[in-house]
This record gives sequence, structure tokens and C-alpha cells, in this order.
Amino acid sequence: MCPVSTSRQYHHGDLRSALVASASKLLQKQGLAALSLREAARRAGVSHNAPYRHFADREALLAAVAEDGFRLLALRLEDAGLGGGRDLGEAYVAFALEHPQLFRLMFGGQIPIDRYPALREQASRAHGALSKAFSGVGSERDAANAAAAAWSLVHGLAQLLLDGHLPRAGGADPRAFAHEVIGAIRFAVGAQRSA
Amino acid sequence: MCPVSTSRQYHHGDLRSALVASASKLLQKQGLAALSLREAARRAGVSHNAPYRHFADREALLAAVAEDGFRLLALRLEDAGLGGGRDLGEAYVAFALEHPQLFRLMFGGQIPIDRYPALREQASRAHGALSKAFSGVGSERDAANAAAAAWSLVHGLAQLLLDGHLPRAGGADPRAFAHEVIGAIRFAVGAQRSA
DNA sequence: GCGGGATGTTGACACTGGGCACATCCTTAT
DNA sequence: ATAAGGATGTGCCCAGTGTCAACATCCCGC
Repeated sequence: MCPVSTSRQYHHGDLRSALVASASKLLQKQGLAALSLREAARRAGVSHNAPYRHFADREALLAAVAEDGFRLLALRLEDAGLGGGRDLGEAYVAFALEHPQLFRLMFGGQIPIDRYPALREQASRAHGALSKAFSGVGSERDAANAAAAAWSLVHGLAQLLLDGHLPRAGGADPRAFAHEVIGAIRFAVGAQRSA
Repeated sequence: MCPVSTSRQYHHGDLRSALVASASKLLQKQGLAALSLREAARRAGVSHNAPYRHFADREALLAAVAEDGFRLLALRLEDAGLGGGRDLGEAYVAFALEHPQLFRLMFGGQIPIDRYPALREQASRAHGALSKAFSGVGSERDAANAAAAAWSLVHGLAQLLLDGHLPRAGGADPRAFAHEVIGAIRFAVGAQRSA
């Protein structure tokens, strides 16, 4: 399929990777709207139609970029997993803040995940890293729900921070703010009970 | 040349509203990618450049649609607010599930909110409706953080449900699932403490 | 009336995603 | 080694889009 290291280059060598790379850079610098197939091709030094040999359409290229994103996120979470649930959450938010555009692409609903098995797999990996921290809580179902709730919490926090919806009470440092908010969920739970 | 112009009104009457309406419908039915200025104009029965008398560019039209979305969300939350924090959360998720595309537009980061004061105001209104439920919790700062945490939780849950990231354990009904997950946050808090 | 500003229209340009036929190069079987 | 054949990349084409500029039409205050 994809001869990796041994053979000489045909025309470009590894256009697929080059395209994903230039697309990622483009996404990070200029945002999703500016990410065009043609521009990515231009930066990779090939004609505007060459990408179609590697990606069915623009969406497929986006999916490849997102897949890389999920892979990176999963790695981060697996690293942070040793520190417990709260560290996981902060790592999640940190990832989003470091790669805002990438994060939006990954969760922006632009890509129908089920159509890209490789994408789904990396996403599941990230999911798994989060779930593991809650595997010992109550029944199996309780654990799954707790994991879903925790994921929701940190995911929503990341998203709202990116969109500038949360007036950051905790000063300039978003990481500290995230720490504070994640901790404050217990107050919310309390209020919920009393209501 | 169309010399017959008696029945056909040259001035549309309220083109701005008509454009927002057709854009909303378009968004809901076909998704953000299919929402073009030209198509919206076409559906409003007007030439492809007429929108520019009311919107500086495509983004401004999107902002107007999103503004309507926030207005609707705020209303929903204000209605649900009487029932307490948990009802609020479920109303939030329900809104997202009923208007998936609109919700994504509102929070997809496509629109720089700060550039559209009217948008910001409606968004703040929704925020306020959520915050009110936590106004009595601990110190003022605790309350703000609790509100942020609660918002994050339901927002993340909505987003993850829309993207199909959460395998729904609770059967077919997403509303019941949302109820369950929101309730499960306390397990997550417990796990967090013990970690 | 009538002139000016708001509103719509037509035309044009650059750009994009995507399809087609053709050129180029590598690999493999003969 | 060489010819067949498939993988890879190129050009040219088309429809659709956002946006600008010039022009047409309408409505309101003088």
C-alpha cells in the first residue's frame, strides 16, 4: 500500500503526509475556513488536483487532520492518566487551549466520524483513556455514566473557554481557571441536590 | 429587461428578517456548509447581491442567525429555570438536540462573538439564566465557578451527544440519557476526591 | 414636484471543490 | 532489459460562491 522508508520517491515521495502536514499548519495558522485543498496542495508544491489521489474529497483530508489530533490527544491523556481524574481533565483543557483550531475541527461536527474508521478508532482511544480513571466507581453503568459526565465537564469547559464565553474569574492563567472550575463542580452538585 | 413591474414589489418590505429566516431554515435542513448568501437570497426571492444592503458579509448573516438561536435558548432556560438546576441542564441539552446545526453554529467558533454586540448580549442572557440557579452557593466566586462548571457539564454533554461520541447506555432516548449522566456527575466527583 | 438616500439589480472577478483526459514515472513479469 | 500496467501528478473545464462597482428604482422630506 504505502511504501514507507525503503524506496526512492516517485514524484513527491510521501504526498499524503505532506498534505496532512501542510493542512495542519494551515488550520492552526489561519483557521478552518482558510483551509482549502488547493492551498494545501500549493504548499506541498503539487498541482491542485494531486490531493485527489490520496483523499476522496476535502472532507477526507479534514478527517486525516482530525485523526492526527485525536492521536495526539489520546497520548496526552494516557500520559496524564497516572495522576488521577483531575489531572486528566486539566490535560484535556490544556490540549484544547494549545490547539484551538484543531480541537474545533475534531469536535465541530464538520466530519461524520462514522464514515472514517481510522478517525473513530483514535477518538475511541482518547475516550478510553478518560474512562479508565472511573472504572472503579459503583456499578459498571455508574462508572460509564461518571466517565461520560466527567468527559462532558472538561469538554464543555474547553469549548466555552475557546469561544470566550466564560469570563475568567481566576485571572489571566486559563489553566488555573480550569483547575478552579473543575473543583467547583461539587458546589454545583450540592445546589442540584437542594433544588 | 422587465418592463412589467406593477405587481412585483421592488422593495421587499423586510428583507433582513426574510434573509435570516431563510438562512435559518437552510441551516437546519442542509447544514452550515450549504448555507450560502446566494442561496438565502434566492429563497427570499431577491437578487444575489441584495443581502449586502443588510449584512456586511456572510459572517454577519451567520451572526444574525446565531443571535436568534441564543435568544431562543435564553427563553428556554428562563422557562426551565423555575424547576432548579437539573431541569435547566436538561433543557439545555434538549435545545441542542432539537437544533443541532443551530447549536453548532452558535458554539462552533466560526463567529467572533465580540465583533457582534447584539450576539454577545443574547449569549450573556442565556449565561445569566444558567448562573441564577447557582447564585446562592458559597461565596460569590464559588457561585460563579459552580455556574461555570454546571454550564460546562451540560454544554459538553450536548456537544458530545451531537457528535455521536457518547455510546448511549440509557437506550434510545437521549433525554433520559442526559438525565442519567447529569446525575452521575456526583460519582465523578467522588472518584476525583479519592484520587 | 423633486432631489437624495435607502434599497435592489446586473455584471464582473477571483477563488474554490470537483470531474475528465492525458502525461509521467515506478514496479513487475516476461 | 524491456514492455505492460498501475500508481501518481498535470491541465483544462465547469458550476457555485463571496465580494466589488456601476446602475436602476423606489420612498420620504423639502
